[in-house]
Amino acid sequence: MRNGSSVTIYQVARAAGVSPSTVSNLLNGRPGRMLPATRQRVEEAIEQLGYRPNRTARQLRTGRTQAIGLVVPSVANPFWGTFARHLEGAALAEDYHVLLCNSEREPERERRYLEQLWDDGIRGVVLCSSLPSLDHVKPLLEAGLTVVAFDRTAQPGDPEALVNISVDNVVGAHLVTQHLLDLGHRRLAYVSGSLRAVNRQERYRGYLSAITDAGLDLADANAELSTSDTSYGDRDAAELGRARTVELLGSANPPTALVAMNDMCALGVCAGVRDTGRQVAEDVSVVGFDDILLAELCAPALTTVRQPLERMAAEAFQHLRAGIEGGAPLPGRSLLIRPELVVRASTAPPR
Amino acid sequence: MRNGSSVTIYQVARAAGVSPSTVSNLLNGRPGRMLPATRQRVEEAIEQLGYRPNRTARQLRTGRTQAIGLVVPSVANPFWGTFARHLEGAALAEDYHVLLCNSEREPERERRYLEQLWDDGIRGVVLCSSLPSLDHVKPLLEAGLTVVAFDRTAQPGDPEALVNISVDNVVGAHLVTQHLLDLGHRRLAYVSGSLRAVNRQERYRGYLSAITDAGLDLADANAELSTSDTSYGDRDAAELGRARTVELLGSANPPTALVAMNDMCALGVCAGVRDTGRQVAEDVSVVGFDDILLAELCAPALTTVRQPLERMAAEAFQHLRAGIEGGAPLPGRSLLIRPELVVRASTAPPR
DNA sequence: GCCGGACAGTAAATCGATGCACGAGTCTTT
DNA sequence: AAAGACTCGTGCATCGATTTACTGTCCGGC
Repeated sequence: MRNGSSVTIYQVARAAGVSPSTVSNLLNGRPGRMLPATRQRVEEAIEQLGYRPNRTARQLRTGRTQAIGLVVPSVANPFWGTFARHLEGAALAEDYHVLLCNSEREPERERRYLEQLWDDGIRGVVLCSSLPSLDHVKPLLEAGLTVVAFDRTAQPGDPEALVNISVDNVVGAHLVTQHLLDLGHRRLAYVSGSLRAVNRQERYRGYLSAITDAGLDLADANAELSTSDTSYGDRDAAELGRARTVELLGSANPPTALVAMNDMCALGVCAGVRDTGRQVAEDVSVVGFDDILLAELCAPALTTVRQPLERMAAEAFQHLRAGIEGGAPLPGRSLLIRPELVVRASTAPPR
Repeated sequence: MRNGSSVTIYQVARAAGVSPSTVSNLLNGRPGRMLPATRQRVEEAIEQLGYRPNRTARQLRTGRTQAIGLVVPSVANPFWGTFARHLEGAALAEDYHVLLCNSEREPERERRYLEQLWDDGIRGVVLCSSLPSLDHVKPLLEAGLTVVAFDRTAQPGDPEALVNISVDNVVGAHLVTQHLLDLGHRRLAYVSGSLRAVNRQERYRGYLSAITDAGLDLADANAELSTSDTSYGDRDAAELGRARTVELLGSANPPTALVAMNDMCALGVCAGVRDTGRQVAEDVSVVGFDDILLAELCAPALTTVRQPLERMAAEAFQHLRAGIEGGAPLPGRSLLIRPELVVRASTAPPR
């Protein structure tokens, strides 16, 4: 009795006076193969003995698991934490489990995780990878893994079977930059970690396009990019924002508005602004991206771009399920969500 | 070939010219049962074929899984997100997976999760439950589940086999309240959600004891408790703090210092302070608990009590592993970590 | 020369569920 | 009346790994 209670299908069968096959048939949506009376006897036996199927055995036999993998940079980042929560909620509703994997933005770790998940029988994964290339998942995709790439738009050269779900980063960054321009700002800067990540690059593109679309010259607008090439993790996004901001504001002709690659970074930027003795909004406008929970709690509340995480998580899960239960992965497709500008108190007209 | 590559132990055996048993013996740390030459042949075959053990089959046979469960109120809360990340890190180092479960503070959901985990073959769980009673895990404990109750000190009447890991909430709250008293504050208030959760109660006790230990009368110190009995989730902790604070500061003789049950709540309290046109620190001191990442980023940076999450997560995992691999659960025990006061900018002497 | 034991390795049962292939009985059809 | 078709099932191989019980073989000791 290593396994605790462990009522098996055989015991149910004996109790109901049928064969294990019949119990299995009932359990697997083939109740038509028996008389209603038999069916009831089996159901009673199941009830009585408190039978619960052994998922491991089932998985070994069928090759299917009721679990999906979630690979995120780090769930310590509230953005990913919130996403994880929503994904898990969607999964729970269909009796699926979620295996949590923090890649810490290390490619090698990410690869290792995916393989491990595959070995564990997982056939569907939400991959939140910032890597510019997803070639390393190709073998798994070919073997039959369903992968939803989240927060990463489809790239030329991506594996075919990939499903992409992402907010439109270009539009989002455009929106928020436009907002700053509308307020009258002309000297802007963009604060970002390494631009090797696809979504970061898109956001930067949106930022630039808003400036040029407004008929401004990039040089005139004094649009700067303050980045760092070392591979910053999430926990350091804020520190990065803080350090860069102090630098930027110390320069000769400092920007009056700062666009951060995401909210965590923006919080750091705000801290940096204060470090130099200035006030956010009054002296320097700051905007973020994501609309994490804290964006509206910090002082001043952050103007940012909202990602509808719950909807996106539900969508991601449904894709996975379709891929897993359909047996074959879905044909690759791309879902681009239109983000929403959320104006709060961290932006104001320049002095 | 449903299963992709799927090299089995049999194929390895054939390639090496031995029986499957021998391969298994090698794989399970019994290399002494064969000649070094044989051993090498098997190892070469494994290498050559790229064999990787099927964890599902292994689990079915042995009853053991290389996975643990993590039940938290909500990983959207940065505190739990950070804990999850550290736990996952500790697990990864030993090749364990982490199954993520958000209870959303719903007892029924928590119970359902635990059963599901058990059915899935999980034999070790970190349970972050705020429920005053853990009676519902008793059957699982008896069946052989190893449970580490995290952020919850041992309670009289708890199941025997429980391992508790928690920060000393009483001491922590005492420390931070003491700090306020040292600064000269005499009119304090405590802001908390429902006190039914064990740790919240302890923190409140620590708060009260600091006041009486200082030789003050509770009435003199004007120590108030502002709580709400509706079951607030994490995402609302901040809103609760905000709403209560506005109320408290609107009263006749408002407190000069506010102690929040945790950092999320404290962030809300800070927002509430500003809502009433006051300044945090200058007009009203605010303290939190946990020292989440954002505590030092928000403005002003939050004075709080640090929980050494990484160390605690590592400890929790080691207990689970011992419980799982030892076959039998460990005898119940309790680990109480001494927290550390972190003084930042949200506290100052009263006006 | 025979027994006991260490050594090197294997056969086969087992974990629990699944589902194909088959079968016995009953009803239709021509 | 024989052949087909349908109903209500069941037998058994199978998923991949583990592990117990066992078989030869060789060696040393008395």
